[in-house]
Amino acid sequence: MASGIAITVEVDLITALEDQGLRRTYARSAVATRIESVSEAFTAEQLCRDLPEVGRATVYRTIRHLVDAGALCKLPILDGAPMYSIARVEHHHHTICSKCGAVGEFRHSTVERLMRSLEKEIDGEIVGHRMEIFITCNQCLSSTNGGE
Amino acid sequence: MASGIAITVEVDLITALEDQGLRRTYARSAVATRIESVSEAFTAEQLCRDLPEVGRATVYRTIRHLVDAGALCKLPILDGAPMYSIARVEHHHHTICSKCGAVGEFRHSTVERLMRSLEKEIDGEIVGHRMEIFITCNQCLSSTNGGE
DNA sequence: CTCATTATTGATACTTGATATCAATTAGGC
DNA sequence: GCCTAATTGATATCAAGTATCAATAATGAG
Ligand SMILES: [Zn+2]
Ligand SMILES: [Zn+2]
Ligand SMILES: [Zn+2]
Ligand SMILES: [Zn+2]
Repeated sequence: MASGIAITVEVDLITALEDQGLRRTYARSAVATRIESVSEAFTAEQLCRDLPEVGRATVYRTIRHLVDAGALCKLPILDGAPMYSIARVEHHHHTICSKCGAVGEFRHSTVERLMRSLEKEIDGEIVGHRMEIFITCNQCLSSTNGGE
Repeated sequence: MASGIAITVEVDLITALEDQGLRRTYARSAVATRIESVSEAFTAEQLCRDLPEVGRATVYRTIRHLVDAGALCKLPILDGAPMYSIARVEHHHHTICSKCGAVGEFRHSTVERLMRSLEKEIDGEIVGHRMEIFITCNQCLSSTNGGE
């Protein structure tokens, strides 16, 4: 595939579900709409709290469908429930602010090139990778500097 | 710090605990010895099963102490309990075999150099990173080829 | 060695995140 | 509108991990 081109993907979650052959229902629309409106990374439990009119099981199921469809990313969080964020770029990595938890997305061809060059160092065949960069985001930096 | 030098660290877990000001007890020795003898990555529950003579709480507590001491790495596993492996090299990343789960450790200066170069791309201040490479290990490759 | 002090242990209960069950409901095609 | 299959969600259950706290063990002083 092309090396430096970041492919931006549609972010219509309800369509992503329908493309999986799933029916458009009130519950799924509510979940999709909510995720699109928050714009930040979230946990399944947060979503349940935000949508008391939708059952927990359905919230969890819908999230799983969206991850399967590639429309959501699931981020493992040590010491806590995984977080989800909308997948805007085909292949990417995440920045996570250690202070506020804000999740960002980035893609850089150097990372991908590095993977290929690492192939000789590694004992086996590379089938994928994951990378997270922990940051203090600009917001948290400025709120620390500027005082309160 | 030096760029290409991998610092190999002592792997004496009970000493790592004592260095934290913790007492040498039967339970902690049993946990430490067991971890050293398995040599592979493991989950907390596995360790509990392997050591029925040590209470669950103590197994979990001892693992936490070892992680705090930097003697064990905690690897987040999507869809499952975290795995732990002995930290043999100061700063490193992991390879995880998608078939058998075997965990390896590697360090490559290019990865670390890349981090520094990424600093301009990232919105904020980098405070750390994590990276996992998913592989099919040589064992799994050969057992697939050889047929069974 | 003996005792007092303090750390440690582990059975139990609990919390949290997530999945299984299954009767009642809903969506979509005809 | 009617039928069928998909979906929902209350409830039960499971899994990983933590809190409690009385009983026990490790240290250190004397
Ligand atoms: Zn993502
Ligand atoms: Zn990548
Ligand atoms: Zn490690
Ligand atoms: Zn690194």
